Amino acid sequence: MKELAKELSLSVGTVSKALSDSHEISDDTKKKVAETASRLNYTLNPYASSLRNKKSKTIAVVLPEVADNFFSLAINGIQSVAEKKGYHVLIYLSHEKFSNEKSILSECCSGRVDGVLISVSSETTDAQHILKLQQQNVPIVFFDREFEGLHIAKVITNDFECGYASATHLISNGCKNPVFLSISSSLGICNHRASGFKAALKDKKIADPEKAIIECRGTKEEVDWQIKNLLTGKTKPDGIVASVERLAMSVYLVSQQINISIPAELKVIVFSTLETAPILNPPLTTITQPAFEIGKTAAELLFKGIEKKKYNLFDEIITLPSVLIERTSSQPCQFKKK
Amino acid sequence: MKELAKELSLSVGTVSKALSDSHEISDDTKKKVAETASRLNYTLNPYASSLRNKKSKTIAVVLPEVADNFFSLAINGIQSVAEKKGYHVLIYLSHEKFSNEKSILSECCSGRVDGVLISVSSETTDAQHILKLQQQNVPIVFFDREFEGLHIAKVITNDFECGYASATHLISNGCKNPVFLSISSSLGICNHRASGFKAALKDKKIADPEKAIIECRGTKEEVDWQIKNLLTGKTKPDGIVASVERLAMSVYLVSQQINISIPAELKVIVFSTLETAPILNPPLTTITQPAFEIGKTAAELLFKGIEKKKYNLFDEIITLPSVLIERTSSQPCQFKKK
DNA sequence: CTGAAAGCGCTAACAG
DNA sequence: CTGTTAGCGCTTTCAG
Repeated sequence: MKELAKELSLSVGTVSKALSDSHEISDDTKKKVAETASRLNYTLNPYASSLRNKKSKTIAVVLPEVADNFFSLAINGIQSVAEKKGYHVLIYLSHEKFSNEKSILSECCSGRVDGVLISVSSETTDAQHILKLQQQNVPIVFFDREFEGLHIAKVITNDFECGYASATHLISNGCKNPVFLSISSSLGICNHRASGFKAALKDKKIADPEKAIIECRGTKEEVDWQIKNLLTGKTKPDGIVASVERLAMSVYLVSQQINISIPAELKVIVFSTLETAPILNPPLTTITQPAFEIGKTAAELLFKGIEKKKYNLFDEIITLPSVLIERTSSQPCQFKKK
Repeated sequence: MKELAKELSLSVGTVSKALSDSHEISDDTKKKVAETASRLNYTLNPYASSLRNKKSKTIAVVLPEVADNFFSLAINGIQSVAEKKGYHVLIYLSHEKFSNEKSILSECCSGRVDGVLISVSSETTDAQHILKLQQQNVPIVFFDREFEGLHIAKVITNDFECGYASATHLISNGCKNPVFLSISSSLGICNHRASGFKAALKDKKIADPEKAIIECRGTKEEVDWQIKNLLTGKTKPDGIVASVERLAMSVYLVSQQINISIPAELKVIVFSTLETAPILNPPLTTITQPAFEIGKTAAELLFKGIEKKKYNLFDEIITLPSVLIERTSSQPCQFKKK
């Protein structure tokens, strides 16, 4: 910038103003500055600007995992609005570990980012790290996986309702003993889905609602093993609602291995945006979340919080509904109908 | 930091050194500084540091898309090494648009990042924007989708070989008229796969190698439409190699719609890390890239470039092999054997 | 409309 | 071992 100023025999102050299109600079010099800037292909040092302005034009997205259709679509949604606003997006992965999430958020306290979008890990049972961030006046918005009981904005989907719908769907298609596979009893979102599921079981007076919730934790292998045990056990279910994508994949894989036929012996529904659902064997019934929209809306909300300093905007809850898309995996079977 | 210094009645200089664990500070004061720092929960302003040190501890990852298994796994690989090094990861999406890629890379020139990992868009036919970045001494590593003919490090897979293998696999399983679906004739990686495919056709003296390469561009709907045309045309193929994940999904979807049975009438192979491949209908034969490893290796290479200023390290090419995993979609069929 | 100067928070060279 | 000081590149008063 000094060079630019020298080149044009102007002061750095003037150049700075010209580049930021200040009204107190003549159009003439603005043009000249712009020209020589691009000629010397000069670009503003973002960190110097950040230092002065105390804003980084950067947001953080904290998620448990990217290799999951829901989250990657959500990132697309987030990115689309960040791009429009000229913001940069830092991605952090907690890999479902609380300790990772903690250290990630502590990084976000340092002024590195102007706001945080977060989907909490399944291990998170304590919100100190989140509250600390909020105390530093960093705008935060939860998307999808919230932490309950905080005064923090969130963009979620109608989990309870969908849980309810998933159970009634299975029951009305003939299941007598449906179960719900959860990934964590501390995850609000999972609990809401499970509660809806249990409520439906209670209403229909089917099975024991409490026994119908099964928590699947651990590595992929451990989960596969748990599911195999479940499906070969004596009280084996005839219907499964998987709370997340990867559980359904395990169910399919295991069923294939041990020759359980879907939907004849076992009906399956999953909460997921899995693109390949219609071409699976058999096509998989999904409760499809508006993943892109959730990301987009959460980002828009965050920017509201970043732009206006009215933090009270921030008890906001936006619920975007999911839809149950019925496919073969949950269909009633001919020979079972009678 | 000034406050910290006042609190401890030390100078800012000393505090700074203490925090960065300089050898010229007594362990005693270091401990005190650390303590009060965490008590006041002070964190270093990263942008002030960046400004002084001329390094941002941040890398950029530029990719065409996140909602693709290959790329999300690659991000995992990248993130894993960035985290270990204490680096932050900015994600930029080109959405396969050259114009986006250009503006993204121009952002990277400003010193915002210490290095760039990039997988080019399918539209990219010109490398000015990449060269400009290189001229600014920003370390760059290509991963997966490279731009050919530049002196830039890359981590790729054995595309030619796999293209060759895919064709011979189809042919030896009975295909007389296999085709290769490309997404771009300007994409090195696609061309290598296609070249391998053509070479095999030539060696086996099957069909016209040149006519066997079909470019599928445009939106999802346009691609579906193209594929439908292909599969209902008079010279319809009996084998397809899809160069990327989403093309295979189109093929499956369309085949399902128009009742083409896989593998009896049409055998399919895809270059992809698709997790659901084994549970598709039918299970899909894949050429599975080591996506995580590619991301990880590319990041490691980038950090070599960032840490040593020996830029000549940078003509390096690392090839990590993919494997063909045979599943039902490409199997020879009983009644066709005779 | 343009220039001079102070300072954002931190680091590093140099003195003590 | 600790303090002082200059300056990273930019923005923003305040004067001219």
